[in-house]
Amino acid sequence: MPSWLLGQTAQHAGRLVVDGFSSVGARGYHYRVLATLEDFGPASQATLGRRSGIHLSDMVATVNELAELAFVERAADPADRRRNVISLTKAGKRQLRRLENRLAASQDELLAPLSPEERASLTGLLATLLDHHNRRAGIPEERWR
Amino acid sequence: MPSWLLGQTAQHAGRLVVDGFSSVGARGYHYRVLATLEDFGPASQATLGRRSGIHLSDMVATVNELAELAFVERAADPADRRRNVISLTKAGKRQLRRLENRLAASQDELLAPLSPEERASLTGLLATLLDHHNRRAGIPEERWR
DNA sequence: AGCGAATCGTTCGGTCGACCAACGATCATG
DNA sequence: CATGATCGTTGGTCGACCGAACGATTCGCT
Repeated sequence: MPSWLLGQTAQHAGRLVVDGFSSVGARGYHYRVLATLEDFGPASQATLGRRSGIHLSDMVATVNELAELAFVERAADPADRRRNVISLTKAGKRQLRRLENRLAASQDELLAPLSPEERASLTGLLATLLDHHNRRAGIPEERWR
Repeated sequence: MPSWLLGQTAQHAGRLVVDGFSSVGARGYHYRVLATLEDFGPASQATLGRRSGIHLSDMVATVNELAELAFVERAADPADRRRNVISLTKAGKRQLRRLENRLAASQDELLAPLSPEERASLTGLLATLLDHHNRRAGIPEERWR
């Protein structure tokens, strides 16, 4: 029963990752937003949400928290007064490095019992699944703004 | 980044499974308790919790709900008056069958893009991971009661 | 130019899974 | 018998996810 396996494994993985993040005072949404910002550059909150898969309403709180910590900057978009342009600060980049380190550590712990070939195989299979389900869920290849 | 992949894939999987369950008016804990009951037989709530990985306090509500629906029976244990002995009813077994069907359907949808060999490979890798982390998290080996 | 539709940010609320603290009742062991 | 453990229960926290509603703004079409 792969669903059970996937679920249980994901629970372990999630616990590892969450613990790693919380040891730096962050949570999952923080990493996802910071990483998305670095990968795609500054963007509006709605666009950020689409790219990272975070609900618009949750994005508000997340950006509030990150801005409070000065990891992110919220500026009015002169070209569209509905929009806030969110951008990564120096401190935000440093935090992102910290979170990536934690993530790598969690990763090593999670995949400890697997050989390099097995790790590659697992990654490939998961990527196939993810690609398929992202595609059918309509992720529009985001390059907007 | 396997953690990201695992997490995202698990999210898709979780959505599929949860949607499947909720279409029969159930949630994850219901399936886990019913399945554990069938696999191990009647048991106290605490034992059920250990076997299914559900917190004792959450078990209360879950058993309440299942008993309300007559999927499960709560009887006082004559040998230990602290305990409730929970057992599966006929209707509970039928519900379990329904949930298993939904689960199988979710499974098919999840693994659609994978060949049979790939499915086996994925299952094996996940089982390895799960086994390892279960082991290191303390194996109860539950056969009590 | 103007009007209706769509988008953006925001607030509120709700579900679900996981977990913790406390408490009375009961049992087990010294 | 006293002390400590276990069981069921209540009530609360937290994070991730989702939906409804609303004012402000912009877009698209005629």
